Amino acid sequence: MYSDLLANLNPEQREAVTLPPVNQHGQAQSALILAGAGSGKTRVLTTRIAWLIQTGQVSPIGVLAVTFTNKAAKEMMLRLSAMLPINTRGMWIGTFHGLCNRLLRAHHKEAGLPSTFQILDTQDQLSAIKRLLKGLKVDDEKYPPKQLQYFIAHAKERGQRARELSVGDDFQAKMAQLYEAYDEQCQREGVVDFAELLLRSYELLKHNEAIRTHYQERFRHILIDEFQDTNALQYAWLKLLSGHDASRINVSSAGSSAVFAVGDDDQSIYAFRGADVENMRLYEQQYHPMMVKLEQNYRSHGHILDTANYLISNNTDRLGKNLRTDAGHGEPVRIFDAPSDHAEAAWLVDEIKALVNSGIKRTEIALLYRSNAQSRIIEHALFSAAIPYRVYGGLRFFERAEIKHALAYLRLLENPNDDTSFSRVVNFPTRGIGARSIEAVQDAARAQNSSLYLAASTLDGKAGASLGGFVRLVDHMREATRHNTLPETVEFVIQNSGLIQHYLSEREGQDRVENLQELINAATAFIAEEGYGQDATAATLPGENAPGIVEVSPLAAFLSHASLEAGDNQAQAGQDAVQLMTVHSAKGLEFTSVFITGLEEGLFPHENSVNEQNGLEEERRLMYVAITRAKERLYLSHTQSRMLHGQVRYNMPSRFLEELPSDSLKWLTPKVKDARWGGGNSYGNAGRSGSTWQDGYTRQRDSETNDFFDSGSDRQRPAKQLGRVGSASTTVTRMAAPPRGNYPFTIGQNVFHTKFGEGRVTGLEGNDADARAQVNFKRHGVKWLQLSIAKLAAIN
DNA sequence: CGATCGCGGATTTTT
DNA sequence: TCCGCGATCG
Repeated sequence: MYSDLLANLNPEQREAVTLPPVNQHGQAQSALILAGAGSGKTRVLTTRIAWLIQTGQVSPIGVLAVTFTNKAAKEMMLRLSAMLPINTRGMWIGTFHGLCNRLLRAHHKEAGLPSTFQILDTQDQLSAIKRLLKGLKVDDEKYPPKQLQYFIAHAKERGQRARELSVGDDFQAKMAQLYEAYDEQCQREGVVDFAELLLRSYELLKHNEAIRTHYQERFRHILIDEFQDTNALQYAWLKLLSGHDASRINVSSAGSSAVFAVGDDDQSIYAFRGADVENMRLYEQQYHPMMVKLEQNYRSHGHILDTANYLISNNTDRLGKNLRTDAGHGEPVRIFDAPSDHAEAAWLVDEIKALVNSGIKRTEIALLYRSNAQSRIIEHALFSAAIPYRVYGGLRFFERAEIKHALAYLRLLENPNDDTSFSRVVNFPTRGIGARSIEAVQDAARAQNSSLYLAASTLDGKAGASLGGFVRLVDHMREATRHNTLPETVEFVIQNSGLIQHYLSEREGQDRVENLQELINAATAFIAEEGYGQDATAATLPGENAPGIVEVSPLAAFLSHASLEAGDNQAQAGQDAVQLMTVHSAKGLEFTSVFITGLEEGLFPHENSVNEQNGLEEERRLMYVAITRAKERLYLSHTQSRMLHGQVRYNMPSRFLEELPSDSLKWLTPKVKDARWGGGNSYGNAGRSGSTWQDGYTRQRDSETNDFFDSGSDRQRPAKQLGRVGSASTTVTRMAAPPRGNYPFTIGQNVFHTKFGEGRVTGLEGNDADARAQVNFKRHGVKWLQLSIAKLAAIN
């Protein structure tokens, strides 16, 4: 029977999957699974659900499974339907935001939202904020929109409304006031931002006992993936739903649910967006979960795993875990010290060629970096060497301007009060509605406290005429598509809004036209996948039609989908191309060969992190994540000089290199520590004077190089910058480094300053009169000093 | 209304 | 360095 579900699990996985969800007193028993990298975490989570269902401990509708990304949710559903003959579509498996959206759609009245509420993504939110500040005549120099956006998002993620904030000073008071005004604006427009989805459903559950009880009784099993990435609000939401909220008396009218949390504190790398590993400890204290550690790693060879374990052991404050593997030591971890960023890139190219020649597929090779800026030079080198590559993290489908324009029209069909959408397309394509007219509507809307759309139809005069035309256009499109299918509606709108025509007449509009066509396909696919259409109930599980669950129109569902799932950000999948991405985006992925580049102080660990609370430990975890992506081969590289923000910087090798087990390492270049300028190799020396990239290169048109690039990406394409003819063996390396000796000091040297005392030089940059040294003072910390001014003396 | 110029900002990212 | 945004000009 169910034993075949467990057949392929190792003992610890099996233990996790079959933990009793009820204790001997008949109460719900929660669990915490510490799942190391590559330990089969998703498998355990999915099998747990299947096991619970198959053993009759819960029916599919009694399960709530939460993930952070749509990708993870999809994967879970896919695997689950492979394990059990059930339709997962009606199950509550999804992202926090997706599930909250579902909740709010079903109970929009109780949540105080119109049934047609729209979701603001980050871009939309920023433009809503800018519009708000303009309307209130607030100085956006003093109160930068971006900062306000951050302020609002973080307050919401802590579960705080504007009124609940304690404001320390005038600035904060004003920000709180703007936060409140922003919420009022959103409410009037019938829109919610991402954090609001969570906060609103949290408040809904908190204040509406009937609804809370209903869901508490329904979801007796709650499973959470990537628990280390939860923020305070998500944790509070979980406590409410699982009936563990201590602030509520009589919690247990519904009893509590069994929570099954899976996470890895060593892979917590999202503190900057509000994630709080502390939640794991809180959960331990508050839920008294049974704990299982998954430490058997199925991904990496021994040296790689040893390297990861050794590095992460430098972190204090861990729940404690040590990965092991059955797969022998394998290859040592190779370290390369390059004289310059160009040389590093040239070396990457050579190693990649060798790997490919040895039979490794390009898709199995990943080039990782700490920050996106580093990709440029690598892309350049790959391009020059004609090595196909793919960069992760560009614009996603639903974020493209033309798609957002089309969606804005569609949103206005659904919800005319959505001023963000109104503003976006009222004059796009241009239809003679200028700044004056816009101002007039905004004034009118403010005066009558109405939406721009409503105000537009009340205006008269010249502005009234043109705006009236726009309103009529939208009304017309709404009427005309009333009985259309979703794809028909989308097609009608992109045609009749004038978007297609506009882009057809634009010089480089062809891609955009294609994307708009693609939007129709996306709508068709959406209908098919979501099971809308001839038999909408097919997707519904027995018992799913609980009171309060309402059907939403396909258009509404599609618009939510577009906001909540921005689409793939890795174009051209399937191409055999080398994978380029940040370490963050590599989380959860694995590759045969991994290169971690730019392992320099200031870059990785990033200089900003040093001043952050626990910043270094988070950087170290980031490095841990990077290392554990590799299955068989791992390469680490760093460079002595690097162009950053238009200036050459000289960085010390990353401290993380000193935190690795030497037995597992192999230095491809002599290990250099303080003798920074010595290590010469064939990848370019200071003396090598190359021509600059601009010289002697031909530019190629995109159409000729499509093989290598994501044709759908807005990311700057190397082909547009520089192409080149010639073989890689003649790769030109431009040494941006000035001749050594330009500085009176060297990196690593001890110095004395009359005011700051003793310190050590950790960086040098700039030239001549502009030359600066970064010094780490024993008593005063890290400072940059202008060498022409600072009184620095060398000491031993 | 569109193009062009100049400024500021430049970890990491999902929803 | 270099990209994106906003203001300003023609």
